[in-house]
Amino acid sequence: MKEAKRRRLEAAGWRVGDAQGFLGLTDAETAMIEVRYTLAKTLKRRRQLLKISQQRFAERIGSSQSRVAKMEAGDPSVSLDLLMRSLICSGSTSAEIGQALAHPSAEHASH
Amino acid sequence: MKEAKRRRLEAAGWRVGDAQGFLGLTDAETAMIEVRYTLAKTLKRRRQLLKISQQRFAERIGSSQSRVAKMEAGDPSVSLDLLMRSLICSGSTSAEIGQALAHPSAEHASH
DNA sequence: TGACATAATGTCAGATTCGACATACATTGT
DNA sequence: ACAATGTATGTCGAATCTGACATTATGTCA
Repeated sequence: MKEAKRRRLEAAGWRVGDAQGFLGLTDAETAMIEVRYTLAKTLKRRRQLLKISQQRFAERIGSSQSRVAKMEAGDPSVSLDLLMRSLICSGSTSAEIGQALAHPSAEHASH
Repeated sequence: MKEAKRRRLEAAGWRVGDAQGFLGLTDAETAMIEVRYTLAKTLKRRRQLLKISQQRFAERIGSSQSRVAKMEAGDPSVSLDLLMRSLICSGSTSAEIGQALAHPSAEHASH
């Protein structure tokens, strides 16, 4: 995943917290990255809750293990469409997804 | 806009029971369409709030008038990425977007 | 250590979406 | 009626994203 990252932007820079650090990310770009990151974490939590491997999860949603790994990593090559579709296929409701977006830090202690 | 629907569905094959009306849409597909529709309406409301034409809005977000029309119509050729990016560029916060998703029927009487 | 399951990362051909453009439809004012 | 403005719809080359596959970490248990 070397070029893919540079393609759009070093994006997922992981300077979470000090967001928008050194290379001119616009507010919109920063916000988009946060959205992607929030959905990625929600998806990973969801799969772990189901206690299944990325492989089995991929079969469930009609994708591949590598794509699932990329989704959970918030890789920039993954679209919001795929993220959202995966969440929904995994049983998340739009209400839950909306809550995750509205309150990114909330921990969702559900089970 | 033709029939961009019947792409290929079966993937996960999540047909729940026998609900889901006349065209074999899975629950997941129905949910995705609802999400798209919710964001589309939110975006349109947003633009109308700003009292600008689709043309000017397009310039603002770096797109074209026809794309904006398609976005607001919930056209299947428009990705969630573009919808989300447009919403954010238009000043919507992720909290607002999350609320819209969580409560699709709410009317957002903001002004 | 090795064997095995799981997760991460690269690559690529094919599929999807992009902005742009052309054009048609709708509304409003003259 | 015409002109002007805003909106909808179709098309297309270019750009982006996808699933599949290969390969490389990263455990984890004996």
